[in-house]
Amino acid sequence: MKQKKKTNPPGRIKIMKSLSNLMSQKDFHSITTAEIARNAQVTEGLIYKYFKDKKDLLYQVLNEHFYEFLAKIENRVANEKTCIEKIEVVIFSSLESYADNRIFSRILFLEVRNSPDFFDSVAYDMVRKYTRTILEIIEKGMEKGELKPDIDPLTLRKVILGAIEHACLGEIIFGKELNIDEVSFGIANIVFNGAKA
Amino acid sequence: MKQKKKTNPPGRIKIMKSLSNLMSQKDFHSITTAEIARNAQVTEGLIYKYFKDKKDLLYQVLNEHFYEFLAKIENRVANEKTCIEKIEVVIFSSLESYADNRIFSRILFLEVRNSPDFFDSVAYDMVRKYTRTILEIIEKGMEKGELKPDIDPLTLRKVILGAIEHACLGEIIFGKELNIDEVSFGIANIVFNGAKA
DNA sequence: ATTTGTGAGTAAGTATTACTCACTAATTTT
DNA sequence: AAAATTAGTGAGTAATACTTACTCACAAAT
Repeated sequence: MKQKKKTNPPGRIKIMKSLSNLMSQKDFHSITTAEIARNAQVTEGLIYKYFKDKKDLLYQVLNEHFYEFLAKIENRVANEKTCIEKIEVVIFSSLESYADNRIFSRILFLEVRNSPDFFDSVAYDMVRKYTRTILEIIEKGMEKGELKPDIDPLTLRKVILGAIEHACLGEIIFGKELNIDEVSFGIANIVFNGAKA
Repeated sequence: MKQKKKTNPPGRIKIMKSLSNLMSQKDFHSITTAEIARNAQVTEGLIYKYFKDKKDLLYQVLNEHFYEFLAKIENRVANEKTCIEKIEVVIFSSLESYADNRIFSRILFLEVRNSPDFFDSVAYDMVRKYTRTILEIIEKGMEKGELKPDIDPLTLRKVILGAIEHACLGEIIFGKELNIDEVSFGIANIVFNGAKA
């Protein structure tokens, strides 16, 4: 086996930093490769030495962001005991993280999903890890009898993830203020106790 | 007031039909204006006589699709009496309509949302009508005491819409088969009765 | 001491794309 | 029939993602 390539040349780092900066100002689609290069003080061609294409660059930048996102949530979840508490923490932490990092959420929810190659990227591996964690919490909760036995774990996850996402979307798209405590409590209340009188 | 412009020249119609056709084969972003024109047997320039830009054309095509989508749902909802039944119908019909019309859903969920101007379009007026209908059902359900008084209607709507959307996304992105009966029942069950044992 | 090889970076392209504009042809109004 | 409006054309243009042929520094290998 060949020696592991671990060189990370300055140009490469500058390019990633450059995109990361630009993303806080405008959406990915309207950032041009020329702009990325100029901002990084590098020529355009160099981008294509280190990255397959513009999207590949994006995915690698996203991956870093998502890594921190996940670490925070998993830490907090580990501190909780019951399934219900864990899920409450997932809902709250997700909303909080997305709100703290709007640009990142924007891109995740609105920009990368329509590129099939995103789902082959390292960044999506992170997403998968996140959703699998949630599924495991649910399954364990059912085993322990904390959740009703007749519900489908996958459907429950759909409801939870969907609610989180939808709550974020309003904020991302319209810039509406989101009361995280209130909304996360509200979601958890509906999901666990139901809305029927 | 000026006379209402109601002329709908053949070229204009052909262009919209052309895009509509192409959309069933590939995603909007990878459809070129040249392709639209060729397919409509019209020159490229004509597109810009009738439509502000490529997106404007898309929104007008989407609008037509959404109109039918909404009409179906509203009809069915009108046949139900209780709030809970109405919402069940909304969930089921939405899933069904999205599944019947994948391309349309794809575009709605994945392609147009990252363009701010979508939210000023006629197509988005339709979306607004759809979500307002749901909110009204919820509010009426609370008045009648069918739903718990302590839940926030907006949050409940978030959970419902989020769940619907998330359920569709798997289908749209990964082409997973969606058992509409099962999933819509599952969602309604969680939302109304809660998941807690 | 010379050759060979390589990783970092550049400069000047190219092809594709959405969009424009000056024009003509057809149709409607006066 | 003349004028005016509407329908449609076709040849551009600017911008942009990506490519390709190249240079330079420098490290081993011969």
